[in-house]
Amino acid sequence: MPDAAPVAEPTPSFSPLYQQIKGLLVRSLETGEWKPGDAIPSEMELAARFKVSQGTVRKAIDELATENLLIRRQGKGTFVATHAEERVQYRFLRLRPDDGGAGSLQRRLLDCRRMRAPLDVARSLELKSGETAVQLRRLLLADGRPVVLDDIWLPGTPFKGLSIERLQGWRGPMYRLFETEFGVRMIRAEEKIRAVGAAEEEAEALAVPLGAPLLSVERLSFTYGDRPVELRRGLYNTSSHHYRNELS
Amino acid sequence: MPDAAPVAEPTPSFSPLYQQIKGLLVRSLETGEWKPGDAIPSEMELAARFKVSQGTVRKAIDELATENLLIRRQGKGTFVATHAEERVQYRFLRLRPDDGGAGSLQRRLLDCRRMRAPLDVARSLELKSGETAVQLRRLLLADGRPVVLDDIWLPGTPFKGLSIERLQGWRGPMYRLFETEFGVRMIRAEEKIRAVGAAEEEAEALAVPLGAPLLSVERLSFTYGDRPVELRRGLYNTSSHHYRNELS
DNA sequence: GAGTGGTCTAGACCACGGC
DNA sequence: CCGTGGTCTAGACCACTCG
Repeated sequence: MPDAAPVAEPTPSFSPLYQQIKGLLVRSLETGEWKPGDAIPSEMELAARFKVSQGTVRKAIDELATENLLIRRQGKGTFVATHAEERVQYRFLRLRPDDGGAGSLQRRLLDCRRMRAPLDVARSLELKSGETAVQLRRLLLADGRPVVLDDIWLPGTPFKGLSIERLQGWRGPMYRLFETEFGVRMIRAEEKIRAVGAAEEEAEALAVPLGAPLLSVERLSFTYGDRPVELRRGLYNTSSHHYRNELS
Repeated sequence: MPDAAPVAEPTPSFSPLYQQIKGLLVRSLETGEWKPGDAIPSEMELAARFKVSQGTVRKAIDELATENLLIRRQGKGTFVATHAEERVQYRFLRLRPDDGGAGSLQRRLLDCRRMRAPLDVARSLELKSGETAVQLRRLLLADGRPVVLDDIWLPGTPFKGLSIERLQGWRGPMYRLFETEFGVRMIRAEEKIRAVGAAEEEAEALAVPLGAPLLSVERLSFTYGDRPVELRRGLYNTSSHHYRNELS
């Protein structure tokens, strides 16, 4: 089985079969052969299709499952991961109430506009200068009190039909909307966190005093192929919530 | 092969062989049969010892490797993970300079004392009321400027001989000292992050104005068996650094 | 009972590191 | 050269889900 992947890696000069299979599977995910929520073919079928043993397919799927691209369900099959059925909504949101409660959040959309991407946004999203972007502004509230102020930037091209009406009519995670309506699936993200003092506008929106300490969370989200597709700048009021992280 | 592990789990009623092997390996790590930095026996040897196939041992080791308890090195063997040879020191510290530089940090130990554990500390470290704890206070500096103020709490019993002299004479990661001198190995940790305003003492130590926004990072670290063994309260000045996190 | 993923085995061969 | 971990295979059997 010669290298099926067209990419010419610089150093490795050797690619395990299961890595090549993994690449083929990712390609099928990218092209939408299997959509979020779908079951992919069984291990046996894939083994036959790729002319390898079931164990090799298994190892490829194993890695994609630990990367959260696929979900295994014993007795049922292997499924394309989705932001739909998340446990408590907001898969990437690490904010938790200080009392361990579930703490569901309400959303309030403040703004949605299209414009030429500012320079820093264009750089983060790898847009050419002059390309348009969509800016969303929204509030998350816990028990009616504002907790998160989000400033969300999306590349204009894939998110062509995004409008305030479309967003307001939507129930469920925003990332689920992106999947189903725009074919953009968020895979992973990087966050840069700092402490800042609330500026005037922010203080008003979050109902805190001017200069109150807030958590600034800048999130850059990526889709298949490590392409950045969302820049999100959040301000979190951490007086009764905290950002939770696990290290290992 | 009947269940070798004496534990009677509540629900599962079925434990894969490789999980039992994994348990035995962890036990050997706990008891110190293999110490941090050591090579453990080869897969073949372990397979013979446990009377299972090499593939079963392999799967057990695989999981321990992804949990960062073991480190595989092709051609050499499998080693017990250690905080010694960390890439840039500070394996658990997520703080990064805003310019991508390496940014090594200097340490300055401010205080080291033994006392009865305060109530909240005792609760976090699961100490009985009245038990003693060790408190460390230290500063981390980048380019001579203070960036992190840490307040570290350790249970008194395992850390009997810990003194300011012992700490000051130590080169290398603090967690490495804990491993070699006190037999306490940090496996994983949980952090709670918030934004706070600098109090008087803190502002002075970090050379920031009173009330300046700081990142408050409360870290609880665990050793084998999920036993908490360190509570660390850090204040980070994020004016030229940020806390970096990866989501997936 | 049929089909799925999950476990376990045994054996062959490959890539890497060090003697 | 040998020993280590890494890959790949083929086949058996187990556990879970669903009709």
